[in-house]
Amino acid sequence: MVASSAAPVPAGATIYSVAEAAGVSIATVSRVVQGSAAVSERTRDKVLAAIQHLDYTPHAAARSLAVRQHEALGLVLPELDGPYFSELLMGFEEAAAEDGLSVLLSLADHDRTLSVERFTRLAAGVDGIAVLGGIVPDEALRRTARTKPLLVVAGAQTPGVDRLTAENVTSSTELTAHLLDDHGRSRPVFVGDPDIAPDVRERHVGFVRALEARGVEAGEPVRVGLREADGVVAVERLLADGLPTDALVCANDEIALAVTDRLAAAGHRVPDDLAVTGWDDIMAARYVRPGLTTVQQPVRELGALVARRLHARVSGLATEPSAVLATRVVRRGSCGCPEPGRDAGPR
Amino acid sequence: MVASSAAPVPAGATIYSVAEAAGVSIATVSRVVQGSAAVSERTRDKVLAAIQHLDYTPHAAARSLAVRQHEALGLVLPELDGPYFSELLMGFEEAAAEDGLSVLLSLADHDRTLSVERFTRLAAGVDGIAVLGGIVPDEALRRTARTKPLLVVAGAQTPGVDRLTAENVTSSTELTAHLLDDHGRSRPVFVGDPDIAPDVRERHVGFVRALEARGVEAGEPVRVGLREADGVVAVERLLADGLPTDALVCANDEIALAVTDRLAAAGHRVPDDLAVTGWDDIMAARYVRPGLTTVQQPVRELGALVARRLHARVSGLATEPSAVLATRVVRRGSCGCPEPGRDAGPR
DNA sequence: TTGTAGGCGTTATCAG
DNA sequence: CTGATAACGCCTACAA
Repeated sequence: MVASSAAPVPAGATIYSVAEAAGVSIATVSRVVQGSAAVSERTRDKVLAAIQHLDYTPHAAARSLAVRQHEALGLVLPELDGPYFSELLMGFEEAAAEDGLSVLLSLADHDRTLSVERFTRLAAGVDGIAVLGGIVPDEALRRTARTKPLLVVAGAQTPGVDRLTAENVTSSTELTAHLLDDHGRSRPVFVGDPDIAPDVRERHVGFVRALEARGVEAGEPVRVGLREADGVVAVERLLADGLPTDALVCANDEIALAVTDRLAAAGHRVPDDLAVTGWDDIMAARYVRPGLTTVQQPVRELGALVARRLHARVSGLATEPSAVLATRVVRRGSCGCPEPGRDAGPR
Repeated sequence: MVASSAAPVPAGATIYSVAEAAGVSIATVSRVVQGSAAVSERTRDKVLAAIQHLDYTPHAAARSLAVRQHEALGLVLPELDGPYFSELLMGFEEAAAEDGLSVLLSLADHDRTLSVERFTRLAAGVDGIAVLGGIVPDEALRRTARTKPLLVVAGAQTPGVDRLTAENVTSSTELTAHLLDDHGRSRPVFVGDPDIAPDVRERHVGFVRALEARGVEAGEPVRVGLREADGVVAVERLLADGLPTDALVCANDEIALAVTDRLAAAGHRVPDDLAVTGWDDIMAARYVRPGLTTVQQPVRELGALVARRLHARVSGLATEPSAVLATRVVRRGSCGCPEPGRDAGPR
């Protein structure tokens, strides 16, 4: 076999070839394609036939150039590990599609970084762009924000840059308070690096706030990344310190899950010996025993909102410079709350 | 507050404004931007300064039009639920970025369908396009495959359309045989709808093949979708039938997980009463107890390979019309194999 | 209702 | 080494 593929791509029909085939001017072809001005039924049919026959599709770039619009939105995300970013992307893509806009996606490297060059290139091909917080330098953000609609998602408040995010501080305080007040924990430790991402920072702030309000001293957070492996690392470190805690507030579910597992391997039970909480409410959080207490965010809605706001701005409409979506603490077994049996089931 | 955002976007510098500011012709500006022909150091500096000052970035569409290349690849995927598609996307995006190509993404609806219009629009703005199997009608695929590089991923073999996929049939046979031969199961049932997606169909084929080779009759599969909720539905149906089975081979991990949970709720233990297997090896598969026996695919590599092949084709190189990547059966507790303790840990 | 022609921002050829 | 000047494919007044 191996009829290796490399078909001498047929040159692709243009508005000219269609016009010629239909015996009309390119203006007329354009009209029927756009459905803009009135065209006599007869000519319309001729044109349509030609289009069909030649399998004509307007060249996107040429159109963009002419209408002075890319008709596309850009989105910059970190690696798509958890379901969080996927959800965000889905919400974004769906909303964009509804508005007839394409989505140009750029993913950051492992170190949650996108080069300014790549960012600039991306921005050069879209009408508006959304960037997850902490991936692109503020400087670059501000610069392109001056030339086209730009939104930071789940990022830090930055002067001159609009922002959309889910609530973090308050929910984190609530979660921590729950551990302290309802489950009698007294030495909670935050697992995650506040400097790694704006939202982690906010979660840490909320955590500290809850402790301070109760006169409890907040120790240093265990500074680790956001992936499973980091959860293991965190536990090793904690173990080395003699595990000086009775509750672990983790920056996300991946870490929390790995932490729980590693803890179990070391003979420590959750929630009896230690309470553990996560963030994001990923699928595994519901299937694991005990269920993982975590915080659920309206991620998909956030993504959709971002796209719609961008679209509005592109259309010249004014929008609020920022918005914060509400989240919800989901109490399951890992914090010490009673499990509602095995009916975790799908949401 | 509420300094509502709607900055009167500055017109954006063009090659003309830069040329004027630098006191040179646009040709020269283009040269320094492209780094193509030789330019005297002095003029280069002048131009660079102007570019810097005006914050100039070439207009992507204009460039595309001129170079007759979109410098972008398109990707069509279903909804991004599990980690499978995210991984695929990451591999694809990373490889594309390495080749300096943008990624245009289109996601199908809930019913795993993308309108031909949207598909065509997407295709109109890229140099090459990859489509997950079963989302776009073959007819449409063949049509655009005639005009530009097109690859079907994890789809069915279709004449005239190149294809890249992970192996399904053989792994499924191996998995099923394992249940039969090593764990003495005798009435396995397939959970999933072979008609829903090409790869599900192949997994079913492999399943049936294993049974037939042993003279066991393969009953009707439990035809359900690929999401968690579908797993629950499947169990309800099975229960209604008196649960006439001792092993459930599920089309993917989401289903398998939900199935296990629902089974437990009904008082049936896995793997003692029933063995359960999945497909994909998602994260939750490792954290659940018993661990989920499943099949791991080199998804990320698949995504990368797709992008690279597309790039090759765009560059006029010939490539094999198809390729099948190897997969691996991962035996954990849910099939009856002994669990290796609690060291599931990150991969 | 239909055609002509100018413009969108770059690239690239061809003279100087 | 640099500058005119055609494309590139499409849209859209403006005319007819």
